[in-house]
Amino acid sequence: MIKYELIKKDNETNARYGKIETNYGTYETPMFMPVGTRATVKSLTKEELIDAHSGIILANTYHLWLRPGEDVIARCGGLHKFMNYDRPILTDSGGFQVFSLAKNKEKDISEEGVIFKSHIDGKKLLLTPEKSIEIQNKLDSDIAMSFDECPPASASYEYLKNSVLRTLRWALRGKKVHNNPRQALFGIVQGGAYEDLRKLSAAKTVEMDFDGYSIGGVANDGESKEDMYKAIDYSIPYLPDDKVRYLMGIGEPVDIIEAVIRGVDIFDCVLPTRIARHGQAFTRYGKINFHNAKYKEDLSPVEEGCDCYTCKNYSKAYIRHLITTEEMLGGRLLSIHNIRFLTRLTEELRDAIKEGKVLEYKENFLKNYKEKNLIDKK
RNA sequence: GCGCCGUUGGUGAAGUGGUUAACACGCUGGUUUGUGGCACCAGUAUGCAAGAGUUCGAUCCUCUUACGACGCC
Repeated sequence: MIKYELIKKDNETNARYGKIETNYGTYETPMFMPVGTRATVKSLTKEELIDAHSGIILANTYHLWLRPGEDVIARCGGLHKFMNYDRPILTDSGGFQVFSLAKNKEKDISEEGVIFKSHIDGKKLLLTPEKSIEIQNKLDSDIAMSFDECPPASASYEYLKNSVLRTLRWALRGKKVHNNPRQALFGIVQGGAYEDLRKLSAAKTVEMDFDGYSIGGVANDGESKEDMYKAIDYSIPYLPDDKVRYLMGIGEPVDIIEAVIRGVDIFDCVLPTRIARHGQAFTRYGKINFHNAKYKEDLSPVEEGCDCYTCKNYSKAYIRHLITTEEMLGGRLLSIHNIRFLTRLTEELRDAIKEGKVLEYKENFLKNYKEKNLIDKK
């Protein structure tokens, strides 16, 4: 069960402040959702997640289907009980994995579904829209995602059009077999950076009446920021005000701000945890890299003024030591900080919307935040 | 003391009488957007123990010295 309530819409932009009621409490939006692919936000405990202000987290149908299997999780009492997380969980459908895992592998997309090889044992597997929903029903997540096709950014207009139509047919098939009354089901808008395809995809998906809507296909290989913003702008006008809007796979602080301004409510992204494991941290002055020699004896926290566990207890010098020696604690501490950074960003955005100062917030943020490739990527 | 072998970057090392001295690690930067769990990309010895010689040309050949390993008395 998911119920979205729009509380305040910004006057100057499409930004909105709202609340979503779930099986595990009510949460404010905009919100960032950490990714926990294999029923774990890599290296973090439940207490650490909650301490970093995480609400909904993600888990992945594809990975949990292969290991330990949805039946195992069902017999262990469902995903929440299994992983001891008593807050909402959203499961991704596996659609993205077909795109991302099969990049260099055999895959066979047909109307029925997708045949591809398991990354664990090479076994040929068939994932269909029905199968994906069936697995998600058993996992007992709070939000299930429709099984969509997620084509690469380089795909042609013709391909994208056919892909949008197929994703619509798949969404309907998934909706028909969905039978977990506690679980919400979201539809996904595709269509690349084409206005007519996004419109078609969004309007037809909304006709099917899902519990929420997401914008997909924006975190693909080679996707430019310009195209990402276009994809959002072309989709949002067709989404209803009374349903939550989820931008899949985004991520970078600036993109979250831009997307909130365009009317998006919730986000997920692997970035905070992945870059943490690779030694990098978000700060309000931009990303910093703990491999850099200049932090060798820097006793200041990762980010001055941050209220996270890492910043309250450890110095840059110590974390750099952990990162360069590949000690596990380094990635853990930076994951905590990076998740808190993004949850704090969305908290500040909520306040800005409530005060009618979103554009002012963005301007101030950009003044401080130096993203080296911001210009290149545009 | 004699004999024999060796001395290449921060480290382990490959290598050749002739344009940019392989590779790995380390180091220094960078990348990462619905996570195939610790990945990827780039840079990093104007120099091959020191000196002298042979040669059009030497890290590679010769000699001397220094240092080190091994063997023998």
